[in-house]
Amino acid sequence: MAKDGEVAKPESGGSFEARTRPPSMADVAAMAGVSSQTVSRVANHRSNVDEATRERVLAAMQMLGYRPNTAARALATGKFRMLGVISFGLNAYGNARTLEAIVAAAQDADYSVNVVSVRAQTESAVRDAFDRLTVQAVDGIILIEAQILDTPALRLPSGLPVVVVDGEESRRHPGVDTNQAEGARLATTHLLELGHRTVWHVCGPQDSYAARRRAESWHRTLKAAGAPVPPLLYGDWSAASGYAAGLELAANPEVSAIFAGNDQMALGVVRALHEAGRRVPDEVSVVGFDDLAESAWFLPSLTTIHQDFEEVGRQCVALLFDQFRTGHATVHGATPVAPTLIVRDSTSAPGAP
Amino acid sequence: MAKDGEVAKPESGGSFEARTRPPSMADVAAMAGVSSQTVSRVANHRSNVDEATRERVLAAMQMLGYRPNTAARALATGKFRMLGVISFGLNAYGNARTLEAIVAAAQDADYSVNVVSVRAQTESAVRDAFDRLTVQAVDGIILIEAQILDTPALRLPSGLPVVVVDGEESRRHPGVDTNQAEGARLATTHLLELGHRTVWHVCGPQDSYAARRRAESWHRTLKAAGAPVPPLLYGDWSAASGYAAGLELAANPEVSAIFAGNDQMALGVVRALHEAGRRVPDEVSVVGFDDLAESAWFLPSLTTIHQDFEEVGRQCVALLFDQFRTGHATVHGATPVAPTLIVRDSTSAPGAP
DNA sequence: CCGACGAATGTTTGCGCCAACATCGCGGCG
DNA sequence: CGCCGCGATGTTGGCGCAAACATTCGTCGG
Repeated sequence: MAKDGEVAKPESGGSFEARTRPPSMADVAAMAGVSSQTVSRVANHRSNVDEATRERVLAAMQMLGYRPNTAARALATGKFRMLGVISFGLNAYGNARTLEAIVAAAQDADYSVNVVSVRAQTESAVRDAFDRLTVQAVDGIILIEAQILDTPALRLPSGLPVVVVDGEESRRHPGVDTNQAEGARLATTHLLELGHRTVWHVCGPQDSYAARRRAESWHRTLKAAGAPVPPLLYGDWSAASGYAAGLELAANPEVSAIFAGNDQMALGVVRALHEAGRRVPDEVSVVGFDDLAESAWFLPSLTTIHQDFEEVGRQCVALLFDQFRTGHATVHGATPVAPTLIVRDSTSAPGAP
Repeated sequence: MAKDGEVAKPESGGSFEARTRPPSMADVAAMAGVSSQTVSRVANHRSNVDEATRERVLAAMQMLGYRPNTAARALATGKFRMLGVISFGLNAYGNARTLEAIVAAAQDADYSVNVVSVRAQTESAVRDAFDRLTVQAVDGIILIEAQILDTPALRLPSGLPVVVVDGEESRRHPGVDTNQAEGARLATTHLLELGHRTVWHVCGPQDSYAARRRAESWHRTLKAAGAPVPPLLYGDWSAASGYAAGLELAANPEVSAIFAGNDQMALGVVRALHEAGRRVPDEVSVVGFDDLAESAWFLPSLTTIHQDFEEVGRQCVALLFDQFRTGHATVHGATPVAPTLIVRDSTSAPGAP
């Protein structure tokens, strides 16, 4: 009983079958009365199509709601119009900002962005990420904050164009990065010029390229100014680690100026100083790095080094496109992006009121 | 001169030609001495392949460095193993966290994530974003923080599965969201229970679904407790707008407890109170919403509502996968994710020391 | 007035993969 | 003892598109 009647719908069911599959070029071609190749030409904005024909095809596309099939196009051309981004934690403020800029720049050029996030900065994790972006699914790869590339052995699969942000300025790949040295110099000089005898530094994690660069430049700047170089303190970028370092520094009456490796650590430092009863900036001045959106509203508002993440993202994409065009890396080493000093309320001359 | 000698390499040059194109299934098949279909079965982890054969094929893959071509696979199957995420600003803390969780969950299921960022929350911008994710390039779409979906007219192209985060709990699409009402209730109740006569609210932008929900719940909670309902103040999520609202509130001596729509605005409020000489929490208590990584280190550390963005991201992906499996949306309305109250130093009983 | 040229358009082919079906060989069961 | 069924493997075809080549037709110069 249950099986009689209209059990099986006729599979050549006529007008309904179009619903199943999205329209293809062939459908558009049929409706416009042209060959599918002409549809292809219209879809790709080729010039050699008669204006009248083009409009007919466009009308047909519109009517059918035609969208080109990316996979088929990629298969035929070997290009994907897709960028891969490998990032170590999207939460980190700078990474998120950079990613957003990359996405924006890619979109402007009609590229999509495939994001892969890597938890551990081990070589195998990075290699996995590359595998994920399966050699053939993206046209190029941007690596954000990849300290691990230092390891001599990381052999990146195949000849895919790669750009490295905020990583070791590898001899192997073009890179883009905020000019860390310049930022650290600006911060240190600012404090020295206010009249502080020297500047203490709370550095980021030891395996961080950016942290190393900042610390080196801080060191050089002090030397150049003839200021004593106090011992380095290490944090891990977190406010908690800044707080820990801050407690140490607060206990030392000689400390009057601190350059923290980033704004979060600066926040922790300020808090520790506050709890120890040392007023900022009257007794101790603090400078951060990054210029978080919130830093202007901290108590006191934070003097810091502003990074232009938008520019970094744009440069990344531009560098990648260069490689697409020329077929190889034309630039090696890092393209620097200039940071700027933002003076707010957390710094002042020593011994102020 | 320059052109003689080995000008043209023999195009049937034997062992070198493999360099040109990445190896395909056919190459692997030839090396392993099987048909390409068997290679396909191995690549897709089918069970019906003899163990010895499988190993031979795997060895050949390894040797040739074979990687399946995503585009070809997608073309043949109609599936892309790719999720599209449309986000309105990746910088917003919650969005970045949610995105990261989505990426992680997708990766665990061997899906990639294609991110599109939308600047303006206009209907056409959203439609553009959908177009970008070209109906056929992703298997499903996650929309983060999409207030604009309220507009009755937004017709999303085609039958792609969609999940909405932090948007109007549309009747059209499944959604996931922090339980905003519960969060606001927790915040408001916390302040009332400390003994405050009532609670003032600095609300997010009017077109924000989350802001509305929080404000409604704050209102209900006050009513239910028999507390007077003071006028609402509006901000735009930024610390600057919180500061502006804070200046107003600071001028009103009746204000003793403030619930800010997010942590950034809370930061601005605290700053304004500080500048006006009203101490937090002694004279005025402040609660935020979000629990930024930094909030624990503000001065004073901020009492706030913690959101579980990881869970939101996971749920999104799960809901999307459900739709893949069943072929249609099984759940409608928003799946709520529970927030929690984090009590820190910015709140206390009124009239404390 | 004719042939060459070039713009517009059509036809063929294959990108790499997988679904569907075809084939083969082997063991179990009536 | 013969047939069936099933697991392992091979063969065919086509997904939707664009590159390369083929065709048509109008135009221009000698």
